[in-house]
Order: sequence, then structure tokens, then C-alpha cells
Amino acid sequence: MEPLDHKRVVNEMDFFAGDLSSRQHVKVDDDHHVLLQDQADDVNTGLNLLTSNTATEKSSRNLKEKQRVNQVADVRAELERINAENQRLKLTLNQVNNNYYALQMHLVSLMQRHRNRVAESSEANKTEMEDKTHGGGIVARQFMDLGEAAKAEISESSSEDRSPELSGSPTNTIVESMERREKNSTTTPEGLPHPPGWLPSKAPKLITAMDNEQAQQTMAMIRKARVSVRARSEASMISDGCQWRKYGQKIAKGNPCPRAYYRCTMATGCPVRKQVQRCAEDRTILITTYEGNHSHPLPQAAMAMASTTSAAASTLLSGSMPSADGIMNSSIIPKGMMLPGSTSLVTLSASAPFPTVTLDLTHNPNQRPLNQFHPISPHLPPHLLGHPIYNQSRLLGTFLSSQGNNELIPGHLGQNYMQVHPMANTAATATAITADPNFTAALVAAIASIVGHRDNNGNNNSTTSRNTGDNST
DNA sequence: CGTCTTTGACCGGCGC
DNA sequence: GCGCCGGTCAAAGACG
Repeated sequence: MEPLDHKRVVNEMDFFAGDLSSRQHVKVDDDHHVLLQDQADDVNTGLNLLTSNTATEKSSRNLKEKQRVNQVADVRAELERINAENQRLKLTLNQVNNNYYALQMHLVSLMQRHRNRVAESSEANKTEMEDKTHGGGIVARQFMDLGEAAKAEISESSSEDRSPELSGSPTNTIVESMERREKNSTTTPEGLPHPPGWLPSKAPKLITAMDNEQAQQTMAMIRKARVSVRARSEASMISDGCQWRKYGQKIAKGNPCPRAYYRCTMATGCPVRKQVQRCAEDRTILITTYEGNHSHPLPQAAMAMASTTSAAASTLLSGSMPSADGIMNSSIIPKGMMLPGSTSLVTLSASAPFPTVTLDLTHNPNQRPLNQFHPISPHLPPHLLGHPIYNQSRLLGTFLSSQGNNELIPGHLGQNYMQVHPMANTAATATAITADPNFTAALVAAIASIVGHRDNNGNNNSTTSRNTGDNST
């Protein structure tokens, strides 16, 4: 707490000069009583402190006493305010999560219905064409099969029969995004107009060798699209709701910390892999890189992460791909979680070996490492750092550093828990949270990625590892 | 005994 | 062609 400016302690002091709406004021009334007063409802908190201006020493003593009282009141008020804010954020987050999930289900069901209709109509068209062209139809069919194979390669689990839960995985979203883009084309390779909802590989299509090659290249890129999550954690792996089995470990060049390779074991044959590695520069930062799409329903806890990462991956590959390393201010964070005026806390990289999205959930590296195993100890973090692995991401924003605030609301990606800490450290913390939409957006996104853990009552340790130590990283 | 981790071997891509 | 490097495989061992 900063020492008070005595000159300001005349009649009214505002310890939160700036922006908070529900802050408390300390008032000295006409009888020299120090009153704690809430700006919103003008409630006298009852801390009447008799003051005197007759003797200088008394005045000085009283002043110190006032300062102490002010400090206590300040902390108490902040505690209450943060608690209220915490509750409000939790409620909002729950609502947003529910809405997002419902929308996702709705969208997938609509798409499935639409595709069924398209498949039926194009099946009829195909039969008609084959009847007309005889031999030519055979050639066409061969190309069609190529197209089908290529498509089947990317969406290793068909989007037709996957459950709505699956649509949250990164590559699924990308594939759908591709399909949407191709749908926007106006003609088929044969020069025929596309029927509504025309899909390149679901509906019959003549694919030239060139098209096929390009398609395969694009699809290979999609398959390799990655989402990287940087989080501060002392555990060997962050919990994301899925079950993983370690299948390898390597020392990668440029980082003395070993990189661990995991594959999803929630279903046999699930192609999803992830790499876990500590940041070379700051070993309290854990970098988790996801690749592939799940071939099985995801639990709610995993859905949250999948939603966040899929939105990120989708943004990377849909629309304009950055020609070089760059930052896109697009809504990586699912729309419902994005606050107005906020920018994404994500860095995109297209020049990496694979297109990579980095969600940075770390913050000031000078902050002490957190006790990973404390159930409520999180540090959430808007501070964006570059991607250490590919050395190509850029700083998106360091809004708090510009405000001179190094202390943030405690929050981090815990092994089993995620909870906004009920108490912030300083008034500046509270100010930063409310004032900066970027922080709130980051908070929401990060919480969303692990919110399911609390729902699971802590019984959702994603790893099946028996390791208790951090021996892999 | 089944499951999982560890770790050296192996493979493929890429640059020189 | 060769070496480097990232990624994966699979045998062996650990663990409950």
C-alpha cells in the first residue's frame, strides 16, 4: 500500500482514483469522524474514529491511525469486491459455456442434415452422369475416389457420424472451415454450378491431378495444424480432460528440457497427439502442443479445452493465412467468450514446420512459481510471450506491464483444479481486472479451458501417469 | 498380470 | 548421399 498523500487527506480520499464504480471512500465528516463510505449506496460502515486537530502530535497520531484504518478498510472492501467479481465471472462463464455448447450441437446437427440432403441429391446426379458418359464415367469415378480418399485422410473420423462433442477438436473445425470455403466457389470443376451446400468430397466431383495434389497438400497442412498452449505449471502436464499415454521423449534442439510425446487413450485409435515441454527461458512455463482431432466423444472438461483450441486452429486456417509470422486480431477465443473491444491473446504462426496457434496463458515471468498442487492457487495471466519452440510468435499485448502492474489475480492451470482465487493482492489488481477487457477475455478463455475440472469434482486427472514427480520435463 | 513409462532404435523429411 | 533432427516404435522394466 502506497503511503497516503497527506495533502489529500483533508476531507475526502479516493484510494482508487481512476475507475472503479463500487469502490469505497473514506470521508471525514464535520465532526472529524472518519467514515468508510460506499460510493454506490452511501452506507456508513460504522467505523467512527474520533479525530482531533487541537494538537499537532495528536493530529499526526490520528493521521497514522486513519491510515491504518484506511488500509484495513481498503483490503476489506477489495476482498468483498473481488469475491463478488469472482462470483459474477463464474456465473458468466457458466452461461457462456452452456450457450456455446448448445450452439455447437445445433450447428453440427444442422450441418449433418444439410449434408445428408446434398449427398442424396448428388447421388442422383452421379447416376445420371454415368449413364450418359459410359467410359468417361469410369475415369470420373476414379478421380472421385481419389478425392474421397484424400478427404478421408484428413477427417480421419468422418464428420458425418461423429457426435457433436467431437466437433470441438481442432482439426474438425478446420475441415469444416475448408468445406465452407469450398462451398463458396461458384462452379464445379465441370463448370456446372454448385448445388447449394456443395461439398468437394462428399458430393461427386471430378478432380484434376493438379487439384488433387493441391488438395492433398492443403489437407496435409490441416492435419498438421497445431495448437500450442503456454501455461505456468510445475506439474509435468496440465490437465485437459483427456487421458494420455506417453509414448516417447526427446531432447529437442535448442531446449535442454526434454519434450514428452503423448497420445490420447480415451479411445483406441484416437489420432490426437500432444507434446509437452518446458520453456527453455522460463521453466515454470509448460508448453503443450495439440495435434489432430479426437475420434471419440469428449468429456465436458475436455470439451472446454477443445473449444478454445479449435477456435484458435480454425482461425489459423480459415480465411486469410498470414504470409509470414504475424498476429491476427481475429476472434480466436470463441465469440461468446470474447468481450467487446478485446483482442485475442493468441499468436499465429504460419512459417513454423506446421501452422501453429499459440494460446499464451502465462504472465509476468518474474512472478513466483506457483504451487501446482495447491487446489486453489491459480495464476492467470494475460502476458503474452513469444513461442519458444519455433521462435516466431510475437508479443500480442502486455497491457498490464504498461500499467505498471505486476501483480495479477492468482490463477493458473492446475493439475486438477481451476478456480479464480477469492482474493486479489492489491487494489491495482482489481483495477486492472475490471478496467482491462483483454485481461477479462484471457481470464474467460483460460478458465473455459479447464472449467470442467471443477465440475468433475477433481476426479479428472487427465493423465494416467503414475509419476508423481516432474521427471519428464 | 495388465498397464504404463522409459529409452534406445528406427524412420522419414530436410538441408547441405 | 549424408548427416541432422523430429517423431514414432517397441522391448524391457516398473508399478499397483
